[in-house]
Amino acid sequence: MNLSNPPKRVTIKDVAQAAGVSTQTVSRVINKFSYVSETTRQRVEGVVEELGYRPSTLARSLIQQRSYTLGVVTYGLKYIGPSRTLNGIADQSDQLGYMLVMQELDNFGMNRIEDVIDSLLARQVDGILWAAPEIGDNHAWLEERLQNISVPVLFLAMQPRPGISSVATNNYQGAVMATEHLLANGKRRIGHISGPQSWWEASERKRGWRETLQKAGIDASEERCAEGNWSSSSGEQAFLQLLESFPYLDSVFVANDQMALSVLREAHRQGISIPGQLAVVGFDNIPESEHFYPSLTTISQDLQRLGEEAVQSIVQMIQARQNNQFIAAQSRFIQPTLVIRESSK
Amino acid sequence: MNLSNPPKRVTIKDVAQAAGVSTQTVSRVINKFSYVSETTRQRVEGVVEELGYRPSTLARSLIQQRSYTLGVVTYGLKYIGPSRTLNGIADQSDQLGYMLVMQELDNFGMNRIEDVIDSLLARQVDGILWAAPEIGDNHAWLEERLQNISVPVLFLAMQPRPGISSVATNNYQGAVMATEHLLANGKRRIGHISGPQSWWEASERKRGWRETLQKAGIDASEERCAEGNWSSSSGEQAFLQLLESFPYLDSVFVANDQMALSVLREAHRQGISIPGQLAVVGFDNIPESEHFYPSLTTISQDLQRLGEEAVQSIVQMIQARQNNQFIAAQSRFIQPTLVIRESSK
DNA sequence: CGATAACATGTTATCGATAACATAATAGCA
DNA sequence: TGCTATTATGTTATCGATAACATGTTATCG
Repeated sequence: MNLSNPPKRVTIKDVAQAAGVSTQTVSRVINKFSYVSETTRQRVEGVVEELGYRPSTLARSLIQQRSYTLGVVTYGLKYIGPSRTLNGIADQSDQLGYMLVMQELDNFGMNRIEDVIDSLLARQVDGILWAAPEIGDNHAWLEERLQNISVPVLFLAMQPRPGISSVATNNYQGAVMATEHLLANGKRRIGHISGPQSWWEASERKRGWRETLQKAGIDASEERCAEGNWSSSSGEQAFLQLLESFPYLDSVFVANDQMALSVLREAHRQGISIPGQLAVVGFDNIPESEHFYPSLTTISQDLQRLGEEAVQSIVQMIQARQNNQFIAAQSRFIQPTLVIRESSK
Repeated sequence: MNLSNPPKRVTIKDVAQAAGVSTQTVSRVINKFSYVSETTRQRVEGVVEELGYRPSTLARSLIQQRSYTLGVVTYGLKYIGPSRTLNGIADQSDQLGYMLVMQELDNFGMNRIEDVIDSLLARQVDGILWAAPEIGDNHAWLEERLQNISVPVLFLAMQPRPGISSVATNNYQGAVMATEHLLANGKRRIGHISGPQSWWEASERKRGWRETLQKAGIDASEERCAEGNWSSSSGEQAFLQLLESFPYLDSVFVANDQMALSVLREAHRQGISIPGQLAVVGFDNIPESEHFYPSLTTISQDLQRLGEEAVQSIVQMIQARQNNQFIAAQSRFIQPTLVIRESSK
């Protein structure tokens, strides 16, 4: 129970005064350049220690026009995917000496997007990581808005576009791997439970499934596919629907592990043996999928790494701009991997 | 491919000049107090619009000694729990007009903690939310450090301590509910798979199990308990161990859903029927638990709400301090609820 | 030994905004 | 009509730091 008034902030002036030097000299000591005599240095360092002085990042950012802060825009933190990405972002930015200012989108109203960007810019962030998924045309704004944003912006999990920097998992490639794996195991009647097609990632996964089957000369028509909304519940719905429209399927590629979980459960309930009668492959490799019953074959996307690479890229962009260099925008893809478990053996 | 130099920041001076008024008048217009004639207001607003001016939060924070920013310290973002809490924090702070500066801890070295706090304070955050779990004595620092932090600090998921504000789920109560539910279903040989006992939350859950059994005159000795580390894999280990040390168990209370998932799976593999031979109750109510096979009875803790309440509390604390009022520190508990599903029927 | 470079420190301007104070014009009222 | 209150706007100081410039002191070297 502490009734004493809160401690006052110690400023560079306090230190200067206590050490009997100018603020500039204190600044020199804490920034380690330039000439300061050994005795002065020690005296100042002593005072800094004693008073517990920490320079105000705020003031520093203001004069230097540089904040060592990244703005991060996320969406859907309550799901595991975005959080893992954020985790990678947090780790890496910490390592490179940047702090994070976070903004979570709740929906995709256009003015909300303006506000979010403006409030990040008002805080002098050095760069912006846009880690909200591409849904419908919710990235349309960037065409007109992007060029008058004064700091670099990098997009995560966005469809590559010329002139815009992005990092994304190669969803298409992952889906191809999943489908080819089923083909390799002799499956021919391969269904798909997709994510919402308005999501870029979902449509890429579906495209991977469809084109791989077409290339193999196998039917990949719409009856062989059902759409969920990523949630486990929707996965159950979609699976039931798929069983009706395509009763003879021998395997199914499910667009994420949560929905795949429901497929496993529902199959079990209906007495469909897995993988005997039905092979299942998921996507994401959530930690639990290894412990489903049976354990789930899935496509592993390393979202942690996605976040890390995003930070590395944007820091490069920031440094380039600092030095007045020009870096061409680039879109990077991260390759997912296939993790084979019991559900497809 | 945009080679033009990045747009320069528009400042209040630019606006003032373009509108032919002083910066103070511009400030008055954008802050809506005080007297400004209608014509001037419109002219200034026009220029603001035209130049796309946004005031620098940084400069404003500096002069006002107030940033409308909260510092958030998290740990374990790659897990779903912390992310859901963060989600609640983000939502609510957005609603109350605060931004978030995030710091993720990777471990618990003491100097790291100092650094984290200092860097938040250097950014003039108005308050700090400490959302990292209490493990071992990793909160020991707060005794000595807390009183010379110049802003309010609120702890999430920490054991209540006098004089310190916190918000936490009542883990003990949740465990009691879980155990009583099993008792009510006629179970008497009730085992427990706990989380790491160095975690406060884990030890509370275990205590709830133990004391409830003791009150009912039932043995709750150590052989009837095994410890995991929250992960699904560790749950499997712990379950196997428990089956050895306490072969006749008829039910088990598992300290989180991830580990409970492994119990379901392993039981299935061994031909133990659930809930017939073994009733299972988890903790957390992760979204997937409804779709486990069988669906999992569990204790639901609303982490989203936890985050929201934390923000509300700290904002109150901030406002109180602003007005030089004194609010006694308080520890709040959020009650969890029991969700009954197939695994315990 | 004097000129120049290296070292050491201080002074003033600045970042972008608001606070505090000052001033001028108009309005209302006794 | 003159005085005070209200309205409208400008000027200067300030937040906490660094940049840019200035100046004095001590080495170094031909």
